[in-house]
Amino acid sequence: MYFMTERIYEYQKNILEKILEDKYDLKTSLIWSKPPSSDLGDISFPLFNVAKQLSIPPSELAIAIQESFSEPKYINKVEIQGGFLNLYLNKQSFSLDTLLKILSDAKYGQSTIKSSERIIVEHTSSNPTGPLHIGHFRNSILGDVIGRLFRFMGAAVNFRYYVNDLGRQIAPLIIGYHLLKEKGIEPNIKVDLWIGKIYATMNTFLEIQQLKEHLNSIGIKGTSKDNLYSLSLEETSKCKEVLKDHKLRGTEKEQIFESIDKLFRVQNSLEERIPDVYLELRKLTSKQITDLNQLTMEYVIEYQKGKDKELVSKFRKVTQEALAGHVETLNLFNIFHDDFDWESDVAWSGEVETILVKLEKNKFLIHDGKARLLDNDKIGTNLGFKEKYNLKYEMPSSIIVNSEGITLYPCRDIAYHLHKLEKFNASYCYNVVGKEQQFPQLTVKLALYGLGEPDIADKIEHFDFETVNLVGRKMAGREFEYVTPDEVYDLVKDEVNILLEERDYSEEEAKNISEKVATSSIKYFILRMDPKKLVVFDVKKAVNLNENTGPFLQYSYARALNIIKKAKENSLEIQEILSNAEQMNFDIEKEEEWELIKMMEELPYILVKAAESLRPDSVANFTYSLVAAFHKFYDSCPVLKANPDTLRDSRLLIVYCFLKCLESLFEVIGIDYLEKM
RNA sequence: GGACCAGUAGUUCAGUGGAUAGAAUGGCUGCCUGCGGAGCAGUUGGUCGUCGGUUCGAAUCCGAUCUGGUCCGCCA
Repeated sequence: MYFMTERIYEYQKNILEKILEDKYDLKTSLIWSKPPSSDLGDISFPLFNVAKQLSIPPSELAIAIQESFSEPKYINKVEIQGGFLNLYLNKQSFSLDTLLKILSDAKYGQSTIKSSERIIVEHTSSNPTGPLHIGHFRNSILGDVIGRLFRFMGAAVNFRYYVNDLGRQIAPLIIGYHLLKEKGIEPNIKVDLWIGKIYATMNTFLEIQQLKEHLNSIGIKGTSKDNLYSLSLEETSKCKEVLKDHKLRGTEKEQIFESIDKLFRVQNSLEERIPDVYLELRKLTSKQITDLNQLTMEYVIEYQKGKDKELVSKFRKVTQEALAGHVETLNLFNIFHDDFDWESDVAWSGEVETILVKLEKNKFLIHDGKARLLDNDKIGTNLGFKEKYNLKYEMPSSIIVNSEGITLYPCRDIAYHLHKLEKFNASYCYNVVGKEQQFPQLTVKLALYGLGEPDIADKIEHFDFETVNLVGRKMAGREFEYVTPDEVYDLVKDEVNILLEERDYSEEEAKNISEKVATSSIKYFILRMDPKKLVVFDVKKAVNLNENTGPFLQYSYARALNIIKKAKENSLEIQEILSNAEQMNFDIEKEEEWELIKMMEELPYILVKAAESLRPDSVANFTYSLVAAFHKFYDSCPVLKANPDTLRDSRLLIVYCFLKCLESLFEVIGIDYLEKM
């Protein structure tokens, strides 16, 4: 069999190259392509380039090659069209070999090309300040499928989640959470959603306080102290009135106007949408917390030190709960992490201080008062980083310690990455993180260079992707404004259940179907888009079950499987038919049949290409094309009613192989197959 | 001001140097409920943001430009 070792396309290419060498003494590398339609053959070689090298007209060269070409087993016909040499495959042997290969593989398309690699995929790593929303979820899906893809290529894959429990944004949440807890108010919804409400509320209080203090500091005293955490209408209009005549610079003044309006709007919106949490917390906070801003700072600093046991357990409890909510959502969608790394653990390890000392010693820190900046351009230029990564511009430096001497999150990130690969003895590490973090991600690598660890840095890659917006608006955790996978899941499930009512399924079956359809629907909707393109999430479209959707793929599987089932009901011995495969005749006449087989042959190479180019979406799109080819086959090539029996058997084999293809693809894109729908 | 990304049928998206740029959906026209459904066939629709360049050949590579998004010293 030719492609036990190499693909027929490559094989033919080598033959042609040999001819060129023998005949013209020319060593060259040809490229092959697929002709636009089957009428023009199955493999095509443009000869323009070679013709030019030899100074022979392309058509003349094609004729010369055609004369020397003989390959009766796999090629039926060789034709010349302009400067193209077109080969027509022998359908009989190509089909048979392809199908036998699919049959004999445990998992068709599985490979060992990455079997020497140990790969970390860090993904999701969402702030524990609320539930996962569809935007985070794009991250989860992409990370998960990249990992699955590498695993299918033979790599050992380790999925990690970095828990960002140290940010300043956490503190107000902790404060609010415990205010409610002391009052005996417990979550009445999924806990991460509950946390999301508290976070949005407390953060708004904090921002209002900061705004008021800022206004005070520039001499605008139109705000009252007794309602430090809320804005009244009179208050805002009075402030804006005074501000108009204030001698601030235009842009600064505009910014203040904007933030007054925004906070006023957010406050009212929260009050209206989540009155339970919002009103209760406003009461509690204004009564018990005299200075939220101050308390937030104290909490952050203390937690970073990690010495105050009581405070540590307060922080850990809340973040743990939020994280549990994330994990619950992820697991619902069949996404699992192997390890969780806590940012606070990194901070407490003392590694950050060591790193700062070392960077200082290596003279890569810029001083600005107490603040420290990483001299990215100096590192990039002096240590060959810019050259290696082909960066030609001057790189701005990045702040890693603020003017109060407090280390910022990039410090922890650098420390984390210094030892991250060791945790799994990894040969490579993908960080699946939104594209807005390109610069910080670059900073980490530069810092590792600056620390004399370029080998580690070179093994880290930022897999970035675009954001997900909602129709007409962005998602905003701080405003409790988002769509969660959980709620879309419920919507799709309801939709499916309505459809299933008309059918005769047991409760258990119906549950299984609606759950698997719901997850595939959402996952596929996001996965199939190019990661670099902005997704506008439209719930109505994600709920759609036809067209290019996850459920449509599942439906195709069930449809194909049904043929096999029916065959068994007609007392056909499938195993026996399959074991006779080698004797089968594939004198294919139907175009639809041929296209399907050719596409199945392509599957392993699609996967390799997807892994190499880091395009998980291409696997999804290929799956859809394959399924579309199957439906065309289904419509034009009767299987069970095919006559004679030998034709029926060969088509049964095709259907069986198609199922195996889908099983492999589903494993990679992480959707479940269903036996019936 | 600098950097990165995107711009393709009315719409949602494929297509990372090859032939007449594909699919789905929408619109229009037929057929039909025949292994499993609102299915099938046909038809309509694009100066691939714009302008240059490289090439036998460009949606694809290079340069400029427009539009949108994101980032660029104290959030993560």
